[in-house]
Amino acid sequence: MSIHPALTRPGGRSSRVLNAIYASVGELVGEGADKITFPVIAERAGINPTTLYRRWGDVAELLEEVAVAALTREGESAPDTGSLASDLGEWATIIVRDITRPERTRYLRAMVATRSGILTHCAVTDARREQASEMVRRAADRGETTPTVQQILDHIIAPLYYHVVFALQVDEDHARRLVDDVLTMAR
Amino acid sequence: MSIHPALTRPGGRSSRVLNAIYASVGELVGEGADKITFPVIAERAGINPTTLYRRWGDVAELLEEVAVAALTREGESAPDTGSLASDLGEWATIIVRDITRPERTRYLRAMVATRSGILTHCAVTDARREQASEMVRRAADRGETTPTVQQILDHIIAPLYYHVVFALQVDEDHARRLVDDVLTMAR
DNA sequence: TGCTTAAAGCCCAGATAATTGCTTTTACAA
DNA sequence: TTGTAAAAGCAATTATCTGGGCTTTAAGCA
Repeated sequence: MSIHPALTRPGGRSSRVLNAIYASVGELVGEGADKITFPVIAERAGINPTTLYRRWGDVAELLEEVAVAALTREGESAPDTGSLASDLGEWATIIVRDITRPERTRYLRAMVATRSGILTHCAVTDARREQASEMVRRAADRGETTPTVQQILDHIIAPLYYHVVFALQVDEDHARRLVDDVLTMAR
Repeated sequence: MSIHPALTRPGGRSSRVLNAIYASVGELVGEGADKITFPVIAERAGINPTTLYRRWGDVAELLEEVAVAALTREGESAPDTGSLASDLGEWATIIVRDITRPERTRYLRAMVATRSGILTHCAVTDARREQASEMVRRAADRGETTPTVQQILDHIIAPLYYHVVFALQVDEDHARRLVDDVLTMAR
């Protein structure tokens, strides 16, 4: 399966090249390279820089494309432990572990830096909103009193991402405290 | 008054040049220029690029310095209206108005993008923490039940900044809702 | 007033990035 | 098969960045 957008001619070489490009960018971002330019990417991917200049006008565009691919993998479903409290606790922990990984942090920041990244941001945050709704729906079905989805996003997701992006302290204890705070609101 | 860091020889030319540089960067960031390089900055500031290469090794460093100067102006004190509820409401409104201004948003994003920006981030967030403590202290003196400073930061500041940085919807209604949520926690 | 010296300017060369016209490859379909 | 056109490669050119050596300016001080 290919992660990248539809091509008019998706098979063979184009696909191979595109995968090499994505991988190359991924590596560079992962290792925190400070000079991410088309020539550098091209060399590592073993392809010609011209290809990059033609397909994407600007490094930022490519970067964003790769970031969105990396940050919006499918298949992440919300925990289902039987109570909203522990669902949220587990969920928050997973998220903390995910976004504090250095390359994730870099992707997040790179994404923020690109000015055109509105679509990207939506893609990323929508996934979280889905998961939150899922958990809230299940809790409501069980008859639990729940906070709103918006409250969960505002008071768990936002602080976590905020801390990561602004290089502040985040850990699982903090995540748990956020969950407690949100649950307080539901009562 | 100069906003920039101490120089061994603060008067006259150096100062003039530095102000020109800061102004130049400010303009470029403000108008959303996509190519912010030393030569570009230098030309607009009417100075020599060499100066920039010598004083700052990297555009990111200069950008960060300007961002921190722009984002941490002194003299912003917390509202004092007589109750924590309205203090927070007013405070949140002020912050929303501030950070949704296009050039502010760009500064925030630029700051995030620089990898070395940890000091910057602290400077910015510390100011908010100060203000929050101030309001909480006054409320406590009046005998009000208050949320913790950390809760205020996590549940008002973080969501607001998060929304701005990730290009999500923010408005004063939203800010008010966040304040309500935080006050709920105090009870 | 002149001296001293940090800081800015100037010139310039080497390196790297961005562009462009043309050629070659090759996936897809008739 | 074979035709065809999209996509990648190549090579040559241009633009731009980067930074060093040296000169000039001017702030602060004796």
